[in-house]
Amino acid sequence: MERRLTARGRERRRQLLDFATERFATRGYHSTSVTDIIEGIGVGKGVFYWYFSSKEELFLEILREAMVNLRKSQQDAIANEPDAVHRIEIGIRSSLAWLDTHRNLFALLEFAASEERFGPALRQGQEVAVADVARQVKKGMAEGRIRHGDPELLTHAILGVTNQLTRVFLHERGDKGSAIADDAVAFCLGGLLGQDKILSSALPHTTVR
Amino acid sequence: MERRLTARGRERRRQLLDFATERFATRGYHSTSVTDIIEGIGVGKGVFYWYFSSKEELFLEILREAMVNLRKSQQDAIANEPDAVHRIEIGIRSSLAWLDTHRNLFALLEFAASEERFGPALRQGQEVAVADVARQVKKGMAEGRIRHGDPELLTHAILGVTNQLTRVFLHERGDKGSAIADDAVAFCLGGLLGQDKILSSALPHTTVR
DNA sequence: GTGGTTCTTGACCAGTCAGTCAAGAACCAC
DNA sequence: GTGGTTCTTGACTGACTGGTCAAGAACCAC
Repeated sequence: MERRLTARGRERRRQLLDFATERFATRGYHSTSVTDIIEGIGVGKGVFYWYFSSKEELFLEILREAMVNLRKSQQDAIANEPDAVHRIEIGIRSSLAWLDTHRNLFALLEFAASEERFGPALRQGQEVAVADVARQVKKGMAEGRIRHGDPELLTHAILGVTNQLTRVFLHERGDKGSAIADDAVAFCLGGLLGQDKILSSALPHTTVR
Repeated sequence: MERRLTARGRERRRQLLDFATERFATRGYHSTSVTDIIEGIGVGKGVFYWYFSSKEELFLEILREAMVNLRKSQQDAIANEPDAVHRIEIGIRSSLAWLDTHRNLFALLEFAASEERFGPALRQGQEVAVADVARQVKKGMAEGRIRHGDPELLTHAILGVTNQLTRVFLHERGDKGSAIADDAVAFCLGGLLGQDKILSSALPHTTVR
């Protein structure tokens, strides 16, 4: 949906984006109808379809914006840090900080992950960030600071930790983001740096029943 | 919804459960209508509402069954293992094995987590399992094997790793579960056992921009 | 076979939804 | 003011939804 918008038009579009974000996050995508949105703002239905060709397109726009935003905040945070391991740590911290101040958007990212039709857009957005972290992990390995392993897998492990802690402690329990950052970092760095022989020496004969 | 069911009735109920599980997992809860389900099986609509009072109840039933199933598989796996750390490892491995062979159900658990109305049922089911792992973590700390920290948070960190790796490598990429188990365990045990002073000595002056 | 229970049918209902469109208002450049 | 563009209105459409229900078939115990 491309249109030439005046200043007024851009304002209206933003209003739709913001209101819809809040509603999608608190009541869910499926439970929020287009009518809910336009009535919440107090405009006619034509307004909605003037700016967006469909409800799905609106959601994708919110999603895109959120991911660009998060990524930018990560990039800014690590910009001047040369050390690979330190970059990873700062990346974790900045992600948690962002997720803390954008809980609405976290809810939408979570939803998008569970919906077949939004999966591709989500994956596409995360791809770059994942590759970025994976590169740092690889560098850390080359320097002998991070134990050997699949960099991409380790990256996803980190992502899993931050996501889960965000969901449970920030989203469900409403904790402050700063309260879990140290623990998240400690766990992830422990997982990355590791201890050789955790498996083989300390815990022999490991099998799944 | 309680009914006295004959053998035939129990079979029909199972058929509905199984078919709906498959459809919910592949096409999503919202995109699967009751009509889809009964037409897929080839019965009238009354059949559905004979066995379940609503679509939501059917889903909750699937959810409950899945969680009981997963939990049972974990319990069986760790039953004869006394060592706390080893129990955690086996727990991770058995979870991954279960998620590997029940990918349908993983998708449903993911969906349920993102839907306000199914959140409570999900949390209720996970609560016991989380408390269980947390107890092992605590024990490991008391024994001086696991570094000090919030046991529940560490438990969720583990959960986050297994979930994310399952989603990305099993669900999206279709890898074999056994291929990631070692890495998942290594990361989690590294995160639990940790290295003292990771933060304070190796990486001083850490701040978020 | 009789009577009661379990199970099945499918038309039907009331409501909701995303999306359309003809009409016109507001704004703006000239 | 004129003409063109941007923006807004809200009634309307057609599709689809979860759920109901009266009727009857199938099954079973006696």
